[in-house]
Amino acid sequence: MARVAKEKSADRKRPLQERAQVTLDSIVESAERILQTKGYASLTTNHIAEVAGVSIGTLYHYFPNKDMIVQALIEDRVTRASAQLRSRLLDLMGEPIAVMFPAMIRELLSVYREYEFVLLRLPNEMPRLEDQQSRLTTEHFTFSTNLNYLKQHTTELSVEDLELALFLMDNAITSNCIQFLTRGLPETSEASFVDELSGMMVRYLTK
Amino acid sequence: MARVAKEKSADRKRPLQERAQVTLDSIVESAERILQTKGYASLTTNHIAEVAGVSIGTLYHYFPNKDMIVQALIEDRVTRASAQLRSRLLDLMGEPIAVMFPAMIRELLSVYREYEFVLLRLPNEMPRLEDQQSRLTTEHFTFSTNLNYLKQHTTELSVEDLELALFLMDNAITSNCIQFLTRGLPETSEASFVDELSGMMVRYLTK
Amino acid sequence: MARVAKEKSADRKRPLQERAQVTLDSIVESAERILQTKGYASLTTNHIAEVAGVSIGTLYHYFPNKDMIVQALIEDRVTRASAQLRSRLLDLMGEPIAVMFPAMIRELLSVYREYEFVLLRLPNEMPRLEDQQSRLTTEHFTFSTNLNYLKQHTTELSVEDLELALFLMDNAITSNCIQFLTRGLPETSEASFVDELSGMMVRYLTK
Amino acid sequence: MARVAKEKSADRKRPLQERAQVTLDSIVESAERILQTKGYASLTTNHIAEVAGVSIGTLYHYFPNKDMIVQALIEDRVTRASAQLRSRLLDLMGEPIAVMFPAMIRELLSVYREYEFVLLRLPNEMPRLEDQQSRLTTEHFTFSTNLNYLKQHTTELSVEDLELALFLMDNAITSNCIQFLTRGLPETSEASFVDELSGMMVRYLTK
DNA sequence: GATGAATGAGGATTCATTCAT
DNA sequence: CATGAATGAATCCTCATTCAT
Repeated sequence: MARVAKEKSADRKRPLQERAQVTLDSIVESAERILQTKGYASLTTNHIAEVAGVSIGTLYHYFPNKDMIVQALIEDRVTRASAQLRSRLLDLMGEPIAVMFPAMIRELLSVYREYEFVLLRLPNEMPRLEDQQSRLTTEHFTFSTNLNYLKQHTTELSVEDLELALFLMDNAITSNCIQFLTRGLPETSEASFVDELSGMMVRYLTK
Repeated sequence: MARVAKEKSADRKRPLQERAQVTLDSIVESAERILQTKGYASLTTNHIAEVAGVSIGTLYHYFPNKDMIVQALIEDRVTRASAQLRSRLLDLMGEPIAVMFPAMIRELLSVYREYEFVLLRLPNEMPRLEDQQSRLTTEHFTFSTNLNYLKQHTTELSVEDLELALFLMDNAITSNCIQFLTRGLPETSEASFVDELSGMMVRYLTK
Repeated sequence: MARVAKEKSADRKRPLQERAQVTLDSIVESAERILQTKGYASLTTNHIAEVAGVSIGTLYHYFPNKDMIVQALIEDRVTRASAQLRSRLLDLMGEPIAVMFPAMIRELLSVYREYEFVLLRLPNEMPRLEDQQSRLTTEHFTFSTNLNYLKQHTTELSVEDLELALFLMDNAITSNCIQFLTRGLPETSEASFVDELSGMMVRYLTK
Repeated sequence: MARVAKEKSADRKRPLQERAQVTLDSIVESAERILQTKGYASLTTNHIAEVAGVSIGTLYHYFPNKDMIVQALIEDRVTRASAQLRSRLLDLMGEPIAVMFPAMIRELLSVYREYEFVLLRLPNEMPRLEDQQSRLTTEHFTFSTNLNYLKQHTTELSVEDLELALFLMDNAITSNCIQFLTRGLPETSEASFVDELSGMMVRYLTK
């Protein structure tokens, strides 16, 4: 798990003892476990501490308050998910548009599935901390990557405002993937879904 | 305010006297006012009762618990919004696709704006009660209407699975409208947004 | 059901309409039904009124408060039980002691069984109203009856203080019957129980 | 005060620090004091906390809910009473039946008097929590002790089923003692009461 | 570094009872 | 006689956070 609670640890002795990192991780993981099994309403600091096997006092040594624990959880998972997705997308940068889009959607579905809880379920059962950490972040992970990609294919494109196009596609793709995974489409296979959605994007984008 | 909390109020009394309906409405409206000004976290039953000018006992005479008040609010507004949108769409049923889609998106933006708080802001600051009342319901209000519309234009269409196509378009349109209204697109006018989004849909849909 | 809520009805028109008596009974019976099925904690005036099919307003026409409803229930059942028991005991007044006691215990068990709920269960789950209406009353129903009976058999008796003897026997008999019915004695038949208990009494009483 | 709420407190913390035990005791004692002076109906958690000189939060640190406080009180007192009685009875094990019974009844009266409130008054003014802690437990404390005692005197006894005999005597003795202390017998001294009640038992038991 | 006892403001909910219609 | 809307004091309980040890 990535380093969290930075402000606190920054001004403390550099080598965050391994023990400390272990404690820190176990707190965040306990929070995740409780969130998954009992829901946000049951997430209390005392409960987290108990599951993590530390005292509340200790918990408050590592985190200034409850929200920061959840934020640490989300940040960590979103960071991982983004990194994973970005690295996979890089492998596709050389592919033509008609190959890139279906592949990208497949990867997105795959990442959403892997981090389903934090990315898809959690946002639904908790009041937003600030502005949609998870969705926002994961939503636009593709943006910068794709902007570069599209710029390389300018000649093939029929759209003029690339930024607007990316905005529209980002929203269309992510919301459809989320809905597909969350509500499902009884009669439709994943293959059909990917084909049709990427078809929509490619037709929109190309001449 | 329209009659609300009817089926649900099996546990609580249904308004039999005129006085009752007035009280009931004022409770729901107070909840909405508090939600708008102070946010979900400040929505307490005592506060609602106070603003509504009734006793806390009266509040519980009409609603079994706090959640049901919010649910009544959402249901009422979503019902109104849907009805409004549906009636406007009916006027467009005779139009060709290239006219229908931009018009529809404009209407959707307009309805979202009118019911902005309950439809767009509220879902972001409260934990979901059961299934996403607002989004889900507003998301698919267009579905049945549009399915009929599209069936009349089958010959012009390039898509085969109409249900899948509607699923994709519903998500693409609603999520883009919501994001457009919520986050905005600094450089883009509403007209451009509507053009581009409807362009995406029409290109996808037609031969 | 016997007339209850006397104070109220005394100064009202004499002929308590049948309708009124029906309403009154249905209130008391509703209370009993709720008590049996949901327990004392669930006995609310609104609930009673609802089950009885009358408004709370009406309920408060017949009873000054909730306790009086329960009291009416208990009084009615205890009155019936006592009357029933007394009439059965009268038939035994001519019998010798060795016949009287077993017979009396059998009758007591039978009456307790018939009015089990109000006489045995109810006292256990509700705070006492005044001093143990039910137990007290049923406990001493035998007293006066038996005092007369014993006086007729003075010559056979070995006890001197008849009142004390009756006190001891009353308690011994009623508590044993209640415990026998309530907790049971796995290995013991009712016949053995009656034999042994009356044996204890008879031996104590006679020379 | 003896350690209480130990097994039960799985949900709540067990006192690890000395401070904790003191707090715990003061909560239970406050509950007892309120119960004695104001009655069960006035026993509120806030009141208990106030009298105990702790915050309401602390109270809930030690007990999961109000009932458990009362249960802890009852359990503690019943445990003490039983232990006390048992130890006194052991001193009588060598005595003949005609000495044992009056002595035992005297001891029982004495213990009942010492713990009068929890053992005699409290059960009458509160709804039962689960199964009658107090009565049941105190009722049968004598059972095992006495069974052994009687087995040593088999040759003197006229009864065959010892278990049944003990059941009958337990109920007869405890109910009479409770009634004697609770309702009283105006004309009768304790000595006469004890004599007569033990007389009943001895006559029943011996040849 | 760690502990866990203590805090207490605050919130949801209940229910006997009244009274205007 | 009947209705049922309205009352509101009162109660139980939660939980993030602090701080003395």
